[in-house]
Amino acid sequence: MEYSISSLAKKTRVTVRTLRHYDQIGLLKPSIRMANGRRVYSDKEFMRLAEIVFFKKVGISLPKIKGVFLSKNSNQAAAATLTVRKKALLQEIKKLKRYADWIDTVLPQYANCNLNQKERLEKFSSLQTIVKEVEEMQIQKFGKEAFERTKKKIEALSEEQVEAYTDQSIQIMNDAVKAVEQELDPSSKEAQKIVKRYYDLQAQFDFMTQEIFLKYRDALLNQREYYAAYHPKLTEFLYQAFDVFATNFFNK
Amino acid sequence: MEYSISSLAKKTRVTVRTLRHYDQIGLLKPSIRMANGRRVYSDKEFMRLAEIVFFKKVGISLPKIKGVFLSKNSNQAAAATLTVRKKALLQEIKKLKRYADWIDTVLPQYANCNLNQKERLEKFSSLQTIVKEVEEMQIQKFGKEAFERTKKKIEALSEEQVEAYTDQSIQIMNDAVKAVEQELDPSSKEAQKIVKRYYDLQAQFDFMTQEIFLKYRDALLNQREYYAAYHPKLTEFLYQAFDVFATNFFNK
DNA sequence: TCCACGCTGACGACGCGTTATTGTCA
DNA sequence: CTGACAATAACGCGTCGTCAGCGTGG
Repeated sequence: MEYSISSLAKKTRVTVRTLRHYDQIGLLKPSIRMANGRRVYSDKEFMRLAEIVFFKKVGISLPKIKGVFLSKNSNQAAAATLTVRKKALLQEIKKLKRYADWIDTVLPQYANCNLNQKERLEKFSSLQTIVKEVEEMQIQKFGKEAFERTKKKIEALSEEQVEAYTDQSIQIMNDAVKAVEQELDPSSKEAQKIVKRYYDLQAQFDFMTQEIFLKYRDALLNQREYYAAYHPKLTEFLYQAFDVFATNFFNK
Repeated sequence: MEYSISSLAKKTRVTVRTLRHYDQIGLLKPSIRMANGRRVYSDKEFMRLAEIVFFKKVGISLPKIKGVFLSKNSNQAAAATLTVRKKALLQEIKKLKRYADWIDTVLPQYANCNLNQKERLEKFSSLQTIVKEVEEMQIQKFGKEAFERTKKKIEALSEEQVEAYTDQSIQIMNDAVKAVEQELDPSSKEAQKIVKRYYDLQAQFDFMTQEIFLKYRDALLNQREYYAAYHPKLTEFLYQAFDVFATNFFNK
């Protein structure tokens, strides 16, 4: 069987332009070039193209596909490439799921929070002030050097680590919202466990003392409107839960 | 708080290059440009940038992000954009899952099938011959016109429809493999149901008669090596199952 | 003469990474 | 003076879509 460029294109549901591109990059050359320059493809190319289309569809790049076909044992190379790609796909799926969750969590802040630009900025600025204060407290307590070292460590975190951090923050937030909805007591074991998770997360990267933690507690009030977007009583709940935690955890 | 381009970059974990890019495309302008051309950012830009980074991370394009910030009620616009994006994400997740499944299904053909290039090509060519024969039979039975019409219909299928078709083929294949592994009888209800699904799938796009279906049955033998990659008895199983189906379904 | 199909070559889109070169501040 | 950081400017990547302009077979 012989195919013109357009008949092959139709059969495989790619565009003519694509076939010319594949010819250019040496991924799929026509079996014959007529004197007038026209490309003629045979069944062999059809078969190859079908494979190319599949590989591409599952997300393997053209250079890699080319590599597979050029390798000595192309069957084996194909199997290896597909296996690797499948693992990457599963990773990607996880990532996308996380992103979908993140969107869910962030949405109320846009949909239900009635702050305008200026108010947001003010909230943010005063939050920044608190952060500064915390940093100064840390420098006082632990020394400039130690502080700088941890700061550099934070900067050196990989993207995955930052994602993991973000993800945990969001999970904690979701669980806190659930807790309020269930009308749990802020001093209950479950509520305190949630705060503990938050504490652990922060303490990974941050010097933490009772004083500093109380600053974190105070910062909650500053963010009142944002938390209200999830539940009207969330701010109070968190404030009290943080308070109880500060007393129990640091004094034992 | 004021930031140089690099200090802002560090804080938000983007590159300096990126910030300059955002300035260029008007997505995030520094609050001040010094006389010597240096960019100075304030907390306002920091806040905005944090949002940009989040939006970008979940897959919203820079032009769209810009649009959100430019719109009158940007909170509402943000919520809407995020909602749309979340739906798209869920779609994408489904797609990636399908692709992972496809890879699983196709892998044995590369890993366990010992055909070399030439043999593959021969198999393929003879399969093409069978396809041609089927087409001729269809033209004879139903007329050239009807045949051409359905062919055009197939060409006009959308990408999603083609994906759905591929997906169903693969599901059927997987179920057939499972059936053989469970040593089901080819004439059993379960096995016949699988063949029926295959029949229905094909009959959606194809004229089907007993004769034609028997051609499909014969084609199985041609593909023996590929099926063997899944299970040594798969070819026989399918052949007999198709045979039983052809007798029962078309004669009633 | 016209139409369908083919050819080549070049620009655009996206989101930056990556030089190369030069200027400025500590 | 050096070294760190700033600036502008331009090319590259991957995968084609989309012209523009022209040839050729029927």
